[in-house]
Amino acid sequence: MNSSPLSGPVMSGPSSITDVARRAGVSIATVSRSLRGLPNVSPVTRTRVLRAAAELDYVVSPAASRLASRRTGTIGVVVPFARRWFFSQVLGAVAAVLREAGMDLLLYDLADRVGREEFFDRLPLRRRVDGVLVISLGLTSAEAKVLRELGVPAAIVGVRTPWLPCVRIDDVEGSAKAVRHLVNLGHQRIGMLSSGLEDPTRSGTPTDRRTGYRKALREAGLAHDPTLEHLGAWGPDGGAEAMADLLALPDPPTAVFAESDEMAVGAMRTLRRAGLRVPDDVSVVGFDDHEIAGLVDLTTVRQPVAEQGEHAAILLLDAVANGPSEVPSEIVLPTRLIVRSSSTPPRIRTRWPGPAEGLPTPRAHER
Amino acid sequence: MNSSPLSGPVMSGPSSITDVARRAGVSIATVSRSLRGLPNVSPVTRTRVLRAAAELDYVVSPAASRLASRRTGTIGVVVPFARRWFFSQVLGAVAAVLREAGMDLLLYDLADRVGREEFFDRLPLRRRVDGVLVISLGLTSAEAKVLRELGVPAAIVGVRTPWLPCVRIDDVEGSAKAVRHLVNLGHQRIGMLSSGLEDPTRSGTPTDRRTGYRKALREAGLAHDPTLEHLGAWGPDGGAEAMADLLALPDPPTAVFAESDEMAVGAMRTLRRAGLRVPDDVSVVGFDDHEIAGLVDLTTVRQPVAEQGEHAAILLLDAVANGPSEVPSEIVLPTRLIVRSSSTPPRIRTRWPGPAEGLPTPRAHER
DNA sequence: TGCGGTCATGAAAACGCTTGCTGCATTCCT
DNA sequence: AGGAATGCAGCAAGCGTTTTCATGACCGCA
Repeated sequence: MNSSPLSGPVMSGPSSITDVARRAGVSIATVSRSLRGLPNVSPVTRTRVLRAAAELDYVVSPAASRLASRRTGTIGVVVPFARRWFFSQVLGAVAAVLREAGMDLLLYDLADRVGREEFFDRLPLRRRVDGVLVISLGLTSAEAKVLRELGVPAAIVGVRTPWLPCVRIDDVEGSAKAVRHLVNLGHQRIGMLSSGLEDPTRSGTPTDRRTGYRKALREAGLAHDPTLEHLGAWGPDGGAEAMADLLALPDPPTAVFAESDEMAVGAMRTLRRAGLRVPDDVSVVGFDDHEIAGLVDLTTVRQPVAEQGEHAAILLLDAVANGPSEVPSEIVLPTRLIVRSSSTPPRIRTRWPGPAEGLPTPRAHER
Repeated sequence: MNSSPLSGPVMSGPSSITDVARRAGVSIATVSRSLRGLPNVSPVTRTRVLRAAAELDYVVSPAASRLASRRTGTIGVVVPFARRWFFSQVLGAVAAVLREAGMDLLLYDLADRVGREEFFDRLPLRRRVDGVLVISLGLTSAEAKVLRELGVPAAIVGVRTPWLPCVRIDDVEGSAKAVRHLVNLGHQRIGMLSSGLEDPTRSGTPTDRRTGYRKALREAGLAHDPTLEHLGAWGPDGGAEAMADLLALPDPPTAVFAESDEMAVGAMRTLRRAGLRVPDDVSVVGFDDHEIAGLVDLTTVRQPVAEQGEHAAILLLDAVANGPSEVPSEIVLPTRLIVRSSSTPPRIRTRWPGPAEGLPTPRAHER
């Protein structure tokens, strides 16, 4: 139906502001003002316009509107890896705030090194957003500079960055909380599973969390034994490997603090496969309160994830609306220790069980 | 610097196509054609234009381009809940394909009932996308109709929907695989943890997976005992509750199949707290191969998650480029049983351990 | 040499809004 | 009552592209 151009002017695509103007008997300028709630329109005119628009099922053309107004009504959200738990949580929260504000959300998932390079190289955001929200991406200063040159307000979640308003947590203090908890339980040998700098997407965080670990040990008057600090790749597998390393020590720790819940869970798997029990043989504490933590009863440090996204989005929207504030704001949200059943006082150890079958060969041996 | 309007015409905002045209000594029409790789431009002219554009650091104005071309270069992606694992995985995959294709990704996270209603009510996608990708959203026919009226191609991941090209898995067959696995291990009493229809975002799936469960039982010549089929809310807590119900039966199952890994993990928690061991006392099999499955050594049915997103995106891009195909395509991707250590042959049961402390009160008692 | 054809280019008309400016009526003061 | 505000609308100039159509230049061929 209506496939022939001969069928007349009936189906002529979506109606434009001109149609509304004609129908309401006013100029298009007045329609524009009415629709956007600007002043200087009499109530009666406005209602007439609104009705006409509704009757025609009119929707403004974003393209035309943007071209004319030089505003995009869009926020670019840059995530290092949309598939990971943390980022998807933040993204969800950001999406909610932006929707509320009537802003479009243009998503950029860097995902891999090439994506990242291409992003900062070509700056695909240019001319298409009013603001940029960066989620937990450790930016090199060059990258930060490029971002600034975009010429629109920006904000960042999770990592302190020069020039950028930032919403984050205190990783040092959070880690210290976790370690203090273990100390208070009576542990003396506390290991740490940490993810070096291998993950460029969280830079800063690993270091901070390690710092918190050392700080808490120091405060407790415990010696910092470097052999108890083990690096692994990011994620469960890294945690599993690092844990295996620790187990291979002559005098393994009675408790470990993992940089992230993911690593903690990996560590728990190693322990399980080694025939060791959590927390009876080894206490484990994680960080983040990833959804998985509750499922495996992991003691952890909760950080407000969605809230960070919300705050950042609000911050950014404000900057977009009112211009960036002179001094970039910084919001630090609180963390909280969540005690579950993966941590308990150390057992008086009578005999350390020998390596059980299934225990991964410690990497140390491979070198 | 350059803050005064008196400082001359130097910093005059981003350069426009006119600037490029002037610099290259051609008309803007030629610039447009050159930049977009259209034919009918001599190689020498094209390079000249390209160089001028590069020198001026020129980027086309999407707004102007869209207005003139009546194309948006944008795909709207609708997810019911960006924060959940499955959706974030698909989203990541879709993002990658769209980026590759140079399409913008406009994200709509429905997240809650109000978001959903508002979405289908106001259709915020109107006039701003060239295509819509719906991720695992069970659409009412009214909603599907609304979508069609958007007038742009659409595709959907995960749930068969009239009129929409669809990429999905065979849930019935997948579930049957899981149950057959348990049957082959020798289990006779196999429970199922299922999430009724409480989650409007996955409609279809729960039913299909239950169907597969029954089908496999029937094929194996096992009686279908309705008391072994228990409903719970979506997610780990639902699984935990449903599992508690099953444990309260006079003759509990020796194995359970959970509709999703999330429910399976919840069930495992219930078992653990009840002092029962997986798989020694009860075998558990999940569905999805959620990242958590590997971490808790859960046997499950893997579905290709990212691949579904990729295929759907490609499908959609094709429809956008070449017009929708007459008969909406349907791609069904294969599932695969992943055997881990949560399933094992049933033990010759000498004595069923009584309810241990920590076992949640079965809901049946509460009613 | 002349003629239909192909090719590269330019002129100009959209595309559908926003917004500064202008022009009237009204209303408000003194 | 006269002039100054004030409120409401319309005019028209953009906003920066894409795309149709027209115009020559050039080519091969008879």
